[in-house]
Amino acid sequence: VTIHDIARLARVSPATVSKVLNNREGVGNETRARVRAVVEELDYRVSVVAQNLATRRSQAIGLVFPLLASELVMHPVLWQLIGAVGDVVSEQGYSLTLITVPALDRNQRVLGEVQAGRLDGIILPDVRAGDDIIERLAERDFPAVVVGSRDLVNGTAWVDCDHDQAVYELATLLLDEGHERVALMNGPEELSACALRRAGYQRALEAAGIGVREELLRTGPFDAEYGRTQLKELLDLPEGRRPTAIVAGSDLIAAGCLDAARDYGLQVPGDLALTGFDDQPLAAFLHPPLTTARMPITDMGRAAAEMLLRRIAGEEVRPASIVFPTEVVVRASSGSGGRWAP
Amino acid sequence: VTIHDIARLARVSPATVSKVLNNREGVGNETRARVRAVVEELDYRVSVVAQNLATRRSQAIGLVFPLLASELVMHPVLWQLIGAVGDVVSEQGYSLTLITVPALDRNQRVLGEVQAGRLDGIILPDVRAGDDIIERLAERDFPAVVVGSRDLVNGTAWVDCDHDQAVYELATLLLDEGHERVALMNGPEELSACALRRAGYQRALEAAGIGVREELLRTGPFDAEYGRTQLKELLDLPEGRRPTAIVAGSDLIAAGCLDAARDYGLQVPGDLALTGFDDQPLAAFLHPPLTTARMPITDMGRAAAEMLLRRIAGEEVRPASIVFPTEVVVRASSGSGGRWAP
DNA sequence: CTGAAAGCGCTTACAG
DNA sequence: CTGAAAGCGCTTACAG
Repeated sequence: VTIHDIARLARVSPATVSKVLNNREGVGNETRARVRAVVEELDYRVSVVAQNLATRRSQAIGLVFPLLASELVMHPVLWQLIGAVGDVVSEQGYSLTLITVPALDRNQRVLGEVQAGRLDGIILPDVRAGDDIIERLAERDFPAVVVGSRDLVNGTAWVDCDHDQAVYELATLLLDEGHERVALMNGPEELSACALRRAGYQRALEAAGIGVREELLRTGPFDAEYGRTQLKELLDLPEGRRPTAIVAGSDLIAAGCLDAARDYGLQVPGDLALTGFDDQPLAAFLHPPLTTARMPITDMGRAAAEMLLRRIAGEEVRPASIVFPTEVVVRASSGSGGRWAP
Repeated sequence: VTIHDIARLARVSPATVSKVLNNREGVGNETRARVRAVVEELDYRVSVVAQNLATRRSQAIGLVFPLLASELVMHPVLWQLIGAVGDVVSEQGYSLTLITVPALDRNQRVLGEVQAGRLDGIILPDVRAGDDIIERLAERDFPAVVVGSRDLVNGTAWVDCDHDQAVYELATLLLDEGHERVALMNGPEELSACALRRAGYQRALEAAGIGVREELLRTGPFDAEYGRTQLKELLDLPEGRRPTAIVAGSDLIAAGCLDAARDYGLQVPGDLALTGFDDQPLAAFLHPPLTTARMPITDMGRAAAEMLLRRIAGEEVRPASIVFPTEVVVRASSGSGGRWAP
């Protein structure tokens, strides 16, 4: 059942049916009602595919995910992003196309989908420093919004959360407990999130009048094994240089530290204080419960989607970037609050 | 740049270009090479949108997610499913459309997308007993594959994992340790997964010659709070009826139990043995590390996608259902293995 | 082996 | 206010 069937039954032209379906001006009330009735009766639905060809739109927005396991671990909250973006997008009649692709093939794949006309816009999480996908899309004037990265060369819109401030607060929590040797087990620093976290760490130390010591600054993947091995290395430092507190870049890294600390017979937070990042569902149930930071992924996803849709509609996107606050959740592992008996 | 531009530059007709692009027979080698060269030179990409209209396909398959938080919790491994499905689907040139929608609006939304011609097939996780979406799609002869549910009325294909056997093994682990009062804190039993788990539990008790006691059979949401409150109720039972071991329906439920057990001053696994389900990333780092079951989500997702694509291609799908094994991961919380000192 | 023509189901100036 | 016509960029019998 096509628009022609509706037209015939309602005794109007297809053009008129089209106007009614798209709520355009210039159709008599009586005609409009007649068309509506027929549409209703036949349970007619416009063919999005045909509509897309005629309007040169795809009514789809893309969300790109890296498929490398190591990168996925950094997104324990991925479904929240999907949910938030999907919500906004579907309210506006767009569909959400998920592009899951190994990091190395990503750019080629994305550009292919764009050229094939399959997408009207794209949301890109996990863009790393030196990645040229943003430029490539900008050349084509293709609407894009980046999530979780900033400082991109040109005017591409982005949303992020306040990694810098979150780590500043986490580190300060530890410093306020009297720790003087606080280590940072950062994630990969080519992620802008991790560069920001490092800056927050440095700012906290400076505010406390403590110099940054390179040997306490580690960087690596977001997994538990990294936490375990790095903590062992740190604990093997001579007495006066050994850290008494750790700011970990993820809850998984923190879990690895917790594990290694137990092997060394250290009490957390008594002998070693610790914070994580992400607030995974089980973080509150670690032993001790983990002080960590929670990113406002839902807000970020909604904002990104809204900015993108506005850009697609040809509106100017102001502001072109948003930084959301990140919430620090204080539990027992930092020794800075929360009653807890082992 | 369209197929007409290519045709003009290669001095052939658009029909011939189309044949070359689609690797069809009946084009001379020299002509084929000439067309290919022009395509290459202009970096031409076929418009999927136009192609879709002409072929009456959308080249997209849908994956539906419930958005209710309570249902999402049951999918700590959702991104794995996305990844697996996305992989298979994109290898075949399909795109993956994600439909995120509150459970109550799901069926209407799905049928709308189908009628709009936006999808060639659909993968449905989380179909509950009494849900009529399967019938509605079958009426339209629309390709669909269900993930994680079975016993559906008609011949719709499905993939699932062996919930029954997994819980049988978990319960047996506890029974073999000498526990006689083993409780099941099951998830919502309108999920076929949970009905199966209950069956596995009963089978284990029967094999051990122990009768099922209703008061030790609990059902509720997959969250920690449920685990906490249910464990308290169970521990308040009179001495001789109180369980000494718990099979929990998720790692989160188990985490809640762990928490409540601590409040009661009980040692796990000494005073109370415990198992979870899902093997969330942090499950190995709970205190004690959690014995749990790991679903082969990647295998399930790949299989579902492959079955769906075969069905779309008009092939018969044999077998029409697959049950994958579920792996039990033995750690300290069940008291049945793994060295661990608190 | 090659191409002209019709068609997929819409939308959009444009004329009346 | 309404409709005829052209067009979106492909594919597919069909004729030569």
